[in-house]
Amino acid sequence: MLGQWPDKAIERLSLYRRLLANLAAERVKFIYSHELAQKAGRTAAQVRRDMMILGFSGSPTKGYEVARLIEAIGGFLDAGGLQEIALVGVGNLGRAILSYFAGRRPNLSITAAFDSDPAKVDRVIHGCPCHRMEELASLVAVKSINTAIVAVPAGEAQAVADALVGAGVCGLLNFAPVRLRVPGAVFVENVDLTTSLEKVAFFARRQLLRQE
Amino acid sequence: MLGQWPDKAIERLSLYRRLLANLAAERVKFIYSHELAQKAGRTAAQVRRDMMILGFSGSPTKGYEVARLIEAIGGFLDAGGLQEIALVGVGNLGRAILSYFAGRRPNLSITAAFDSDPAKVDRVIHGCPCHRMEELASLVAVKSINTAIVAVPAGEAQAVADALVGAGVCGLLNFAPVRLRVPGAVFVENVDLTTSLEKVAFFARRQLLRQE
DNA sequence: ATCAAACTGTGAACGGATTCACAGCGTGAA
DNA sequence: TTCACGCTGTGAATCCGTTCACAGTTTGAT
Ligand SMILES: NC(=O)c1ccc[n+]([C@@H]2O[C@H](COP(=O)([O-])OP(=O)(O)OC[C@H]3O[C@@H](n4cnc5c(N)ncnc54)[C@H](O)[C@@H]3O)[C@@H](O)[C@H]2O)c1
Ligand SMILES: NC(=O)c1ccc[n+]([C@@H]2O[C@H](COP(=O)([O-])OP(=O)(O)OC[C@H]3O[C@@H](n4cnc5c(N)ncnc54)[C@H](O)[C@@H]3O)[C@@H](O)[C@H]2O)c1
Repeated sequence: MLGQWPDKAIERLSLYRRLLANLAAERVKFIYSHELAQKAGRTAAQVRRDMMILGFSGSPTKGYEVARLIEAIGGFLDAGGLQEIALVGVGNLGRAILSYFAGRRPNLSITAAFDSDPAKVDRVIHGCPCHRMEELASLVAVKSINTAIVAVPAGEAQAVADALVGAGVCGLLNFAPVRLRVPGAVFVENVDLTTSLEKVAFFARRQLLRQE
Repeated sequence: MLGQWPDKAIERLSLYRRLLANLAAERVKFIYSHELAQKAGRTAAQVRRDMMILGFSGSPTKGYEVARLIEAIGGFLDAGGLQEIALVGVGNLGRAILSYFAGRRPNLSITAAFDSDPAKVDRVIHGCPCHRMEELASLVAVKSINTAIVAVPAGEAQAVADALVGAGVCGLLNFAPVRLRVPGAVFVENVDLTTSLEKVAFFARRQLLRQE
């Protein structure tokens, strides 16, 4: 089930939707695969392949209808209603994330934050209430939360992940520089900024060499 | 030159190094490919392939010598000396990044921040001086900066990228939800948290379905 | 009504990353 | 000294995402 749709394709669909939303705001009604590809930094064939995943059809002469395509991607990516997300660790990064996602997407919303620091709990941060860790299991259950963001220090991440998985969460977005050990039924996406930065630095150096 | 070493391999090497540093702290002297693989969430064969990239050899009976392997990865990934990094956009995310990377890695350091907000410039934030945008070109040149982090609002990102590239930067770590248009000689790594979160939410929902 | 043009939809080809599978090797035991 | 073991190093095979290439389609022009 996990491999049925490659996660790369899911990423592209998410990107397409954002690009299309911009186009819709500019009153663009139709778009060709090569135009969307250009904006997404992909090939036209790739875009058309991705349309196949959606089962979405365009017109050979007009291209894809922007409004309907946005809807089709939403029907594929989004849950039926609101999907609530939990955030654990309201530190520097956690707060940045809260501020960014606050009220941004209608279908995806961080509605519960948790922290072990007594100074941070029982108050609302960027519109999201911050709770004590003791409340995690019950709140996750009550709100049927299946997705959580881990933004605690590396040493705490595994314990937090265990608690989340124990509470029923089966999708984790992990910012801690650790590989979480979780049951196979749990999807983990690691955002590893140290690695990303090292990679950019590495290739930047290589580009310099090439230019010389 | 860019495709010579797949960027996936660079990411893994960066991860290996961090895992190995933890092991070294625990006084572990040698490690087998399957042990490192397990920690990194990869296969043993993959680890051995990556050792080939480094031209690094292990002993059939002891495995790889941790200290020497850390050094070998450093020799491959790191610049000769200190590689300085610039950060543009000292908002919520920019500050989190500054606090995180402050004095963390010896070879990679964010030594110049820039912001267009007069309230933020001409002071030191998390140990990093924040400058006016007007100073960007000259400081990048003086410090020989080739790598930069873009953490400004989406609408500003392209202009900022143009300024950075114009100043000679050829590696960008971009947090803005936009595809930057840059010359082919510039390496761009996009960190797209909206897409990452949508992806996790999508697979978390699928996992639920599978369990039922 | 016919045709030219430019797109879409998709089977097939491709290529690069991953995994397999095993020869070669160093070591410790007998 | 010899042997058995379990690892490394790596050519070959495999897998899977991407791209190619073209038949099919729609529309606007003549
Ligand atoms: N800030 C960044 O830009 C950045 C970059 C890369 C990685 N990271 C990683 O993200 C994580 C968070 O980074 P940060 O800069 O926000 O750190 P931080 O120290 O500012 O925040 C960590 C927060 O987690 C809370 N916490 C600690 N232990 C906890 C526990 N057991 N349960 C619940 N909450 C707990 C703390 O009270 C604090 O509020 C770290 O793992 C860090 O390595 C951050
Ligand atoms: N905060 C997050 O967790 C998060 C998540 C995903 C994406 N992002 C993206 O990262 C970027 C920054 O997010 P943020 O939350 O820090 O936003 P923010 O509004 O808090 O900070 C933006 C900073 O950029 C500065 N700035 C604006 N225009 C500039 C310009 N032309 N030149 C230089 N500086 C300029 C502002 O003064 C401000 O300090 C945005 O593109 C956002 O979409 C942030």
